[in-house]
Amino acid sequence: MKTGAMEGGGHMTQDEPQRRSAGRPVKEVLSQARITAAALAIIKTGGYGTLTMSALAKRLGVAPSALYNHVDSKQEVLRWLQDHVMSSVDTSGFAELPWDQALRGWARSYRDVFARHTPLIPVIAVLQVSGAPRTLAMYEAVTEGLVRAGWPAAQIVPAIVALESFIYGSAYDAVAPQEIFDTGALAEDSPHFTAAVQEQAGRADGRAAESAFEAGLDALVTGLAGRAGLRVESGPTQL
Amino acid sequence: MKTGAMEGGGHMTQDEPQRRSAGRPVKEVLSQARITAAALAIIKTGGYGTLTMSALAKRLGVAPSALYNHVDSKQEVLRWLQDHVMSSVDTSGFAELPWDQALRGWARSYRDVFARHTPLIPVIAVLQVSGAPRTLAMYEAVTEGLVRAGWPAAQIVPAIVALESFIYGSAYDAVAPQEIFDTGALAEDSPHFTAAVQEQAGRADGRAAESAFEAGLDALVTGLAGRAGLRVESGPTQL
DNA sequence: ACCTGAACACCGTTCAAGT
DNA sequence: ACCTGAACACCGTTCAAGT
Repeated sequence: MKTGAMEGGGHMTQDEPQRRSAGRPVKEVLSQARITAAALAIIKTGGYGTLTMSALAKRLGVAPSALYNHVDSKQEVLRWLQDHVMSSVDTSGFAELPWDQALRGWARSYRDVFARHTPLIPVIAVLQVSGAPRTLAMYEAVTEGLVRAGWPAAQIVPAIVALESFIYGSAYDAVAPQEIFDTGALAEDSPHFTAAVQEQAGRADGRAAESAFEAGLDALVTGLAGRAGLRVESGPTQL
Repeated sequence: MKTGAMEGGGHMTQDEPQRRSAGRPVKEVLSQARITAAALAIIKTGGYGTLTMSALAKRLGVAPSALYNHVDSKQEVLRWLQDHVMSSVDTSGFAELPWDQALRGWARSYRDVFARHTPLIPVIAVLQVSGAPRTLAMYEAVTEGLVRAGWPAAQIVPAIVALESFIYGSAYDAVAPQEIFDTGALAEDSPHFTAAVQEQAGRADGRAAESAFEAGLDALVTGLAGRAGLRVESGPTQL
């Protein structure tokens, strides 16, 4: 059900990526939404390593140079992508659950989403919220939830920033190879650490990253709430 | 045809970037240490954006292709750099201070170092400690400090990983532009968040990142220690 | 063993010409 | 306004030839 480009009365048997002559197309062929969707599709298929302006243009059926009528730079594509991806972070808990459980759920979702998009993390670090409406909507949802729970206004931004820092670092950790802590030939030089790693490897049923994340999340939620004068109502949610 | 122009009192401190003929040099001209030092010098002068294999070769007085007799890839240069930089993280506190103060000092130093080297953060996420002796030495120092303080072995690695995640995220945050939270034209759509940002801007004397870092660090140290069955002996160190 | 110089297969981006 | 196609100034990396 895609509409072919209706030009010149030629035979239009093929679908979308048709040969197109130079000049303004009858119907707009590029837009922020379509470029973002194409970028996302490329990432899904081949990962971030395959996301080039060329690949993007090819998937959209245009010449690479055509992209620059709509985008300032590849960096801007990444910013669009970042804001798009952010909209899949789940803040629905704030409508239904006690605030501390909602906060934990948001943090887990946030980490899961960006574990699949780690190359966007450096982009966020510089991203102006004024140009990222869905990112801003996420902050608004979290803030509203905390305000409603009685958090003092002055404590909210530091708490979000601290949690976010932890979340981004944990997103990297979630996709790290499991054997990074194998000390190998250097085991003798690091007896304490080697023993600690062994201890951990024996315990966790698989993902050591998971227990570190849950431990850190629990500490942060409890500690930041305490500083805000609140007490958490429930313990850490078990998976 | 230039002849030795760097003879007297030039600002080129190291040995001769002289014209050299093909073939094996009398004395080795490249090594991990020299390549790392050159890379560091380039970063110090022009930032990570100027660190290219070409620039590296130029500073070492060789052709770019010569580097590949010593290095597998640029990625390997970054790994060397990472391990080198890690050695400037300060773990000396574990020898002198109560463990919780030592842990806080280590975390602050760690964050400060990588705030100046954020492009290395994705490198660490994949770095095998077996090939990074100084990184391993750092882990060993921290682990030994915690063991001596009475931490149960099984709790140490998750605690370090959680702290590290927070530290990396905070390193990005430390170098973010201050105005990223300005909601601008979208202020009306995000009343709670806009108010919270304003509240924060009025309070912190400059760096909002700093108060978030200290709040998160305090929560993590206290919470992780509690889970390990320990109690922190002193409150957060004030700067 | 380890250098040089030429070459390769890419990048992101610019711009004149075309409609 | 917005496309194409050619071109530009880079990248990281490979490899034959040279000593």
